Amino acid sequence: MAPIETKNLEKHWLNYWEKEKIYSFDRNSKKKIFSIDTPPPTVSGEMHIGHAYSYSQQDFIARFKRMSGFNIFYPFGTDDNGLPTEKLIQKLKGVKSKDFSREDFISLCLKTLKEITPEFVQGWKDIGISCDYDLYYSTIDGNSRKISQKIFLELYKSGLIYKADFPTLWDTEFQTPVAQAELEDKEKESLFTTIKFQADGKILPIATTRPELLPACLAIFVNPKDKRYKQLIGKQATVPIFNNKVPILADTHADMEKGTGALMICSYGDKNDVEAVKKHNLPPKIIITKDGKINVPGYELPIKEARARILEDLKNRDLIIKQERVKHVTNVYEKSGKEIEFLPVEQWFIKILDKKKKLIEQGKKINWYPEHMQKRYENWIHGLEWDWSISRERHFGIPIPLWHCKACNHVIPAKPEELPIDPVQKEKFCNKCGAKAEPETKVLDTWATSSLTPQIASSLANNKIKLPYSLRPQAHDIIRTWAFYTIVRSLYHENKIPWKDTIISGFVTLGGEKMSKSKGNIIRPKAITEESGADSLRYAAAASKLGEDSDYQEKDVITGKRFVNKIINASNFVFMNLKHQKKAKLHETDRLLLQQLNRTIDSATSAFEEYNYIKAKSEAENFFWKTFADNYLEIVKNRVYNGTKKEKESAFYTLYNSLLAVTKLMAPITPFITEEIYQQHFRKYEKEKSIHVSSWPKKISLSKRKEDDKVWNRMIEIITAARQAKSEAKKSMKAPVVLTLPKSDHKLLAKVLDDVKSVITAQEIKEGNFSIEFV
RNA sequence: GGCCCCGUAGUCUAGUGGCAAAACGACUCGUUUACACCGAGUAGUCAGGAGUUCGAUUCUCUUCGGGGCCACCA
Repeated sequence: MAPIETKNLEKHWLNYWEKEKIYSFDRNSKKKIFSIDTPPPTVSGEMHIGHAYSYSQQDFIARFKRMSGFNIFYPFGTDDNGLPTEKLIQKLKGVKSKDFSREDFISLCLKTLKEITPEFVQGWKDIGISCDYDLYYSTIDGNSRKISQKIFLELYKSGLIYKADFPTLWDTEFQTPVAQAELEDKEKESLFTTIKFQADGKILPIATTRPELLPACLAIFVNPKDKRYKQLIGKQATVPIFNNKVPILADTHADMEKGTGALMICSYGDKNDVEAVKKHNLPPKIIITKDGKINVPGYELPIKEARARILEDLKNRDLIIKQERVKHVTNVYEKSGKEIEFLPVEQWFIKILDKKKKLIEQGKKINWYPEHMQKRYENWIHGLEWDWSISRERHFGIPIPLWHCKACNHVIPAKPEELPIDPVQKEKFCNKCGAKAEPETKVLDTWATSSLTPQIASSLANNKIKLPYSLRPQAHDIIRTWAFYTIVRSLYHENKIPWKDTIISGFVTLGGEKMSKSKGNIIRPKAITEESGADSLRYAAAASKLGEDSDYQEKDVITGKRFVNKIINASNFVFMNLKHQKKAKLHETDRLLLQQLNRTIDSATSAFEEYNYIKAKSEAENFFWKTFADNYLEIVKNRVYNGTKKEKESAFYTLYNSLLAVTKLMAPITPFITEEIYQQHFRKYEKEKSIHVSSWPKKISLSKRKEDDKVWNRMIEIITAARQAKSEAKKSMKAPVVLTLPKSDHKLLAKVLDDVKSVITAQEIKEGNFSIEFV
């Protein structure tokens, strides 16, 4: 038969599933619930191959659990709240958010999202992700806003959220505070300049990569053990150009090996400066503006230009001792790529630093797949140095729902019934002093909402889904954000872990490299599905391991395509001759085949239970391809064509049940072709309207004998030997032979010898030393 | 600097304290009553060293190589 056309077939079943609501969560069912905290992808133009793989992988599990009798709660959300969306809209519409009022920009965002989201989500449907798309949320929709604000207020009341005004991680491009989790390392080349300070009438050399911060210099640190500078401790140094005096302090933080051993403290060059200022109680001088400029007279320029000018001035005044190019690593904001600054701004935090131990304990209660991902979670917590910054100075996001009374310094939270609310849109008066209150203008960071996906999703089903969810699937790069934050919120709000299990997926790379638009090495899932079908794509995804980045292998897709073709052909053969048999007295070979099937069902099932879809797939496929197609079908052909009524009945029964089982075992991986086969051939005998809501295969009850495996294996061994002999003799597989078997084999194989004889086209089977001779 | 993962055929991956496996590729054949998007067969592999063990690809240590997370980053 010609290769099958997957495109229309897949489209057909997609429509059928949607129309018949095959994947609907049943609110009234008494079945056990398996709940999945689906990752909401960030809305962008098109689904990425990494998405295609990781969502396929979680879908294998969802489908397996559905067939295993669970009521699947598998919602679908999109994350379209916050900076990434703001950036996307700016790009799509060619506008700048800061040119809009908050209200206007939000409505532009919402309008644009409405246009682009359906097509974006279609990508998930097209590869057969079996979410209940009626359980849909967006992290910016009214319901999400309400929940996010409500929980914010609850936390605020319980004292776990606080507002503080201190130096924080600041991105000058987006002009907003950012969280520790949003930082990335970037190696860059800088000029490392040694500058002449004056102290005690002598030159005090100080090396820096940030000379533009000279006007913000507050102190000089030297190591108390450093003999070079010991006598300077307690004295003052003069800052070049600006000629102000700053104290020289002893601090072990000054590393004698680095630079000149003397270190200037400025407000603020990096995190150490922040700590130093706090520790020594130095009065900060803030010279960096929110948009990344220096505000010192004569140097009112963007940071880099100010640096150049100050270096020029230093050079002109002969204040530079030496300059060298150095490579060093700096923190940049992951979304802008710009270096992070530290600016004192008012912002909101969720307390986490004092809960590290508890958070680690929570992590231990969750089953991580693979296990070692838990270490990454712990590692992150160990390294935390800041509370979780949740406020952003942006337009598009969920507003922080409160007002400040400047007159009496009182905070007025929104009332629960007012939510969701934008405080900017509503006038409030202080309930203490009666003065007009100022609305809080900051918005919540997107993670502050997406960390509530369990609560948001549950609200779509009348809050029927309780923590912990059964499963959280996600990628490893967001352990420190999404996983971590969700665990934080679940602990604070419900004193629970958010999920029992979490499966962590890896990335898909190409030639060992991360795919990116800038490199132009993107593989589009759509291109694969159009060429080879969604089943093939999913099949390839089933070959890549949890937790590990794996290279995109076209051969896996091709193998998937081959499988699809093979199973449809095998089904065609089986049903070409088959008369349905409810029961049959089993021929010995058939009984043995079904034993092998039972074993496969066992191992595939337990592999799926452990989220090992790779093994489940290969067990099912091995049985199908090797045992069933290559051997059993060949063995049984003779009986199907020429057998007695009883022999045929046994064969039909076995063919039907083993093919049905294999089709079901593969249904989670390749849902389209298995549905096609089910509907085309099995549906008239089976009651369920889709294979995907049919029951997971159970072992067929059979009589067992001790020697079963031995008989089956010996049988295959003989068949293989015969094939080998024919191949080596360059003869046709149908070449007649005479088989000679020792007496022990005659005894062992007595009941299956007729099948052996026909499959190897033996004219007769003699007794004696093992041999295969050509006639 | 701390922690973690990985190293198996030409390629990409399974796997186990006791015969090293599949797929793709290569090579040699075959085939028309499921399938040339096919079938059969052949060749080819545990990074190096040490230890534990009757026995190590598997466990331990170590070297080398690849990757990741975190910290540092004057």
